[in-house]
Amino acid sequence: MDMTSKLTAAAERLFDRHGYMATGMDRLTEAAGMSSRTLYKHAGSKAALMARVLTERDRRFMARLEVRTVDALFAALEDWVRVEGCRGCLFLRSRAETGGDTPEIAEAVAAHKEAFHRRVGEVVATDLGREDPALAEQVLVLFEGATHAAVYRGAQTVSAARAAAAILLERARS
Amino acid sequence: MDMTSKLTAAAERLFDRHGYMATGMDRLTEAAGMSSRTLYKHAGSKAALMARVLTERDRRFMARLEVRTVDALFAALEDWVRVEGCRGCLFLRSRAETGGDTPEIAEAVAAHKEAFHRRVGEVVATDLGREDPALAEQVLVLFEGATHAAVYRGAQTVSAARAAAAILLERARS
DNA sequence: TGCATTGTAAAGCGATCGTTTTACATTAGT
DNA sequence: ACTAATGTAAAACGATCGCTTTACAATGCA
Repeated sequence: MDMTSKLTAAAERLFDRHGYMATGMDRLTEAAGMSSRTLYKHAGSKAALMARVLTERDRRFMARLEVRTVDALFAALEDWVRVEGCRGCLFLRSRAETGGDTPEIAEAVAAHKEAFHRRVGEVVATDLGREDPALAEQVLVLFEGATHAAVYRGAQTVSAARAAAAILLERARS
Repeated sequence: MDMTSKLTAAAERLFDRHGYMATGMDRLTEAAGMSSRTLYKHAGSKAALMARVLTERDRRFMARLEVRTVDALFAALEDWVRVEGCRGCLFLRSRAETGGDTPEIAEAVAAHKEAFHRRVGEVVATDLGREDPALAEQVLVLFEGATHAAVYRGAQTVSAARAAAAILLERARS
């Protein structure tokens, strides 16, 4: 494993578990197992590192959402929270922590959320056989709600969202 | 307006807009219009100040949720985002920023989310005429989802959640 | 053999962090 | 008029922030 990947992985873990602002560069160097000089050669800056973490995470997350049905969308979320835990959406948290004032971070978040919104629309259209933006918005809300409610209610929120989405879809079909 | 209220109001505004960690005590003193000595006399510490902000916000928020129907629940959320804007849930954000490692903050968040969960259950029971924990969980997910999706999709997510909740409730009734 | 390349360890940069202190002004109640 | 309370302005506390620098070791390719 090359140093850049090791650094990105360590950074994602720390930023996700303790927050972006609360994670100092010294803890990053220790966790990544490299000197601060090497770290800055690969990271550029703290904000750039966070942006790379988000871009990487977007790739991993969106890869799991390559599905054809709404039900599979929530099944993918169930897998995700089983693997990654329930700490809410790192993208929204990063932007909130920086107040949207760090361009590299704000752009990575905006790109991810736009891709996510588009993907939900596609899956709904494929599953339903036609476009339905209003239903897609509801599915997106359920997805986001399951993600964030899971922080304090646990993974059961994903099952709840999954069941709710099935009802909404059934109704849209008839 | 006494100094404690002025301080709490200024703190809520800054913490909400720029984040807890990103807001320094100097910006707080400036915004609250008082010396740092007076600030610390009323705040105790930064974490205690955040905890008081959250307790205050819980009071204001929960007061709006004293309703009898699920539809009114989402109407209240519509009012809330119109007044307070769409920056996600300050409670979850505070806990995420501190990694849950600040007891005063973690406790304020847990108390709020427990009260919120209980309230949703009560409203669903009142509206439906019977307890329905599974439906209540779905309504909670829709509420939380509307709150967080609104950050990047705008207030329309609340209307979407409201419509979805109406469908789920109608189905539970028949 | 020689010379980039890539890494480490550690000191140090100026700035800012949350918090406390010192010294002094204003006001209200006995 | 005396006192206690409550405020201000500003300096200073040690710690930590993100980031850079200096000095040096190991490696791989010519």
